[in-house]
Amino acid sequence: MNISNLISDMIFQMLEEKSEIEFKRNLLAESLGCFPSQINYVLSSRFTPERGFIVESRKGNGGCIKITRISYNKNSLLNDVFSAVGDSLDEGTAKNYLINLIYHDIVSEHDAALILAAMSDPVVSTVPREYRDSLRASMFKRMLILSSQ
Amino acid sequence: MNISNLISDMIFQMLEEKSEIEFKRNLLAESLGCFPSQINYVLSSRFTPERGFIVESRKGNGGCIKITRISYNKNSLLNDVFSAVGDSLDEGTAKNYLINLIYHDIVSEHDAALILAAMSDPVVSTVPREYRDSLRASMFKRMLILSSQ
DNA sequence: TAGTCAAAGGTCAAAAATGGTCAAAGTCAA
DNA sequence: TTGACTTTGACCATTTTTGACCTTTGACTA
Repeated sequence: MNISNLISDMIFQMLEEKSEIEFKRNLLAESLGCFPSQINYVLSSRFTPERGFIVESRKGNGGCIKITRISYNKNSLLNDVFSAVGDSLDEGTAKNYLINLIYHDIVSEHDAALILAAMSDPVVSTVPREYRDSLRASMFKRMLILSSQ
Repeated sequence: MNISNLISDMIFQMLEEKSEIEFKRNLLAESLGCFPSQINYVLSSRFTPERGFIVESRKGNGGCIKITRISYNKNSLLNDVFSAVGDSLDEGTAKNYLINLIYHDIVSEHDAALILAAMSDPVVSTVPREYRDSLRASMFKRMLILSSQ
């Protein structure tokens, strides 16, 4: 068993009791005997939006890491969409996903409009072409997970 | 919980009753067991115009600090925010505007969460630094139009 | 009236307390 | 042997806390 699995087990265990936990990165690292940055590795490899987690953090004195587990139980459509999106998404495809999600009552029309606005051309054109589709993908997933609640 | 949050909680509490309060910096600091200058830190980091506060003070004998919560009507606040945002926006400032917009019932908490999600670091980090703030600005304005309807 | 002084509040930079990033090196299974 | 995953560690960014030093104002005194 590698350390990363230990770390993620530890975090999963904390999340069994509450769907939202907060901890100090350095303390957790110390209690598990690993480097602090390994916590980040575990978070980015296992506590992703695709798997139903939101990770937020605050730096500075009083800083901490907060993980929220999303209830992911609507149906498998959301999962399918997440895995289909991957790391790249164009506006047309996003629109199609959203139509489908609205149809299945997983996303409201209002939220879908907001998501589309964020991904719309005038916005995304702010950055050079090569970044646009990956930007859309990460925006889409991050927003979708919130609005599917 | 750090001391700065205690201080701002204390001030918010005072502001619940009246939209304009006055206090002595040194007395407040003493009653909370902090350095007087930490009050200034809290004021400048949390009671900003973006969040809808005006802070004034008088030095010298009989001096004090006065905080006023600005009351806006919907259109003037939206206008102010739009023109203030301009072409560049960082995450902290965006958060401040949203806090004020929520307070004035112009944006729902749900929508604010969506907007913040779209502007959050994991998303915006997809593109190189130099594009991030302009991207945030255009996303913010575009989404705000929709959610303030 | 002018000058002095104590009583406010202000500024700013250094230090402390967090967390983040990224690339090099290591491991391991196919 | 190669490619994916993990571990390390140097260096970075953000937020808060401290504290020395500065400015303003009103009251009192000469």
